[in-house]
Amino acid sequence: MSFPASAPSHTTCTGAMRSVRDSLDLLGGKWKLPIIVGLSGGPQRFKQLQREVAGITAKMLSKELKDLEINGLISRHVQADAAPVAVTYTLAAYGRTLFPVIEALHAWGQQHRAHIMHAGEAVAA
Amino acid sequence: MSFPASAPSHTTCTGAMRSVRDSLDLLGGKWKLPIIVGLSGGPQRFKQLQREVAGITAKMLSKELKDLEINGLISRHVQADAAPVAVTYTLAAYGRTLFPVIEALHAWGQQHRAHIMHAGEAVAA
DNA sequence: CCGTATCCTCATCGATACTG
DNA sequence: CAGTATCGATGAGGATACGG
Repeated sequence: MSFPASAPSHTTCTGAMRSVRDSLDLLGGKWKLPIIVGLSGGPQRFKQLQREVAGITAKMLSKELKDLEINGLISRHVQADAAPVAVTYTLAAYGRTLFPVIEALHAWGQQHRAHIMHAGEAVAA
Repeated sequence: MSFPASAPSHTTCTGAMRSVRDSLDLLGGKWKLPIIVGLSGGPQRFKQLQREVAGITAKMLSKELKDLEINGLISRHVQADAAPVAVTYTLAAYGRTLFPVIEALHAWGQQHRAHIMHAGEAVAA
C-alpha cells in the first residue's frame, strides 16, 4: 500500500506529492545527502568531513551542517580542551531513519548508470 | 547489503555518494518527482498535468517534461488529428522503476511531518 | 583547526505575454 | 490546447580572505 500501483486517485496523488516535496525540501540541494552519507560511517570532524565529501567548500559544509542540525539529523559536539579546538559531528538516531531513502536513491542511481551504458542494447528485463 | 549499516569503508561511502548524486541530479529540483507522481495515475495531457501538479507554470512544465523524456522516464505522444492538437504524456516503464524511490521519499516525508508535530511532546496517545 | 564574511556567478524558477 | 519568448527575482553555490 502507501503508494498505489495502479490507479491512485487525484487526492492520493496530491497527498503523496506533499510528502515527497517535504522530503525534497529538507534533503534537496547538492550536499545534504552526501554529508549524511559521509557521517554514516561514524563521527567526523569538520576537516575530515570536508575531505570525505570532496568538492564542498567550508562555507557550504558549515551551512549545510547547521541546517541538518536544526532538523535533528545530526549533532554537533565541541571539545574545547584541545589546543586548536575540535568539533565532532555525529549522525543522530533520527538521521539514520534516512537510510532507506538513501539506499533507494543509491540503488536507483547505480541501476541508472548501468541502464545508460547499454542505452541502445536490446535487453529486456 | 548495498548500504552498510555499521561500518562502511571510505571507498564504499564515496561510491554510494556518486550514485546518490547521480539520482539527485536527475530527480532534483522542484518539479521532477511531482510530475512523475502526477503521471503515475495514467497518461495526462499537458493542461491536465499542469492542473494536477498545481503551482507549476507552463514554462517549467514544458522544460521538465523535456528533461524527463530525454532521460527516458516519460514518453510524449502527439495526436494531430484533433482540432486543437492533443499531446499526451505517459510514464514510461523505466519511469516506474522510480516508484521505490518515490515511495521512500513519501514515507519519510510523512513520518517526518509526524515527528515534527510532537517535537517537544512527552508522547500523548 | 573551525569556521565566518564578502563578493560574485550562474542556474532555477516565476510572471506575463505571445504564437501555432 | 500546447507550448515558446522575454524579463526579472532569488538564492544556491563557489572563491578567497580573514577571525577565534
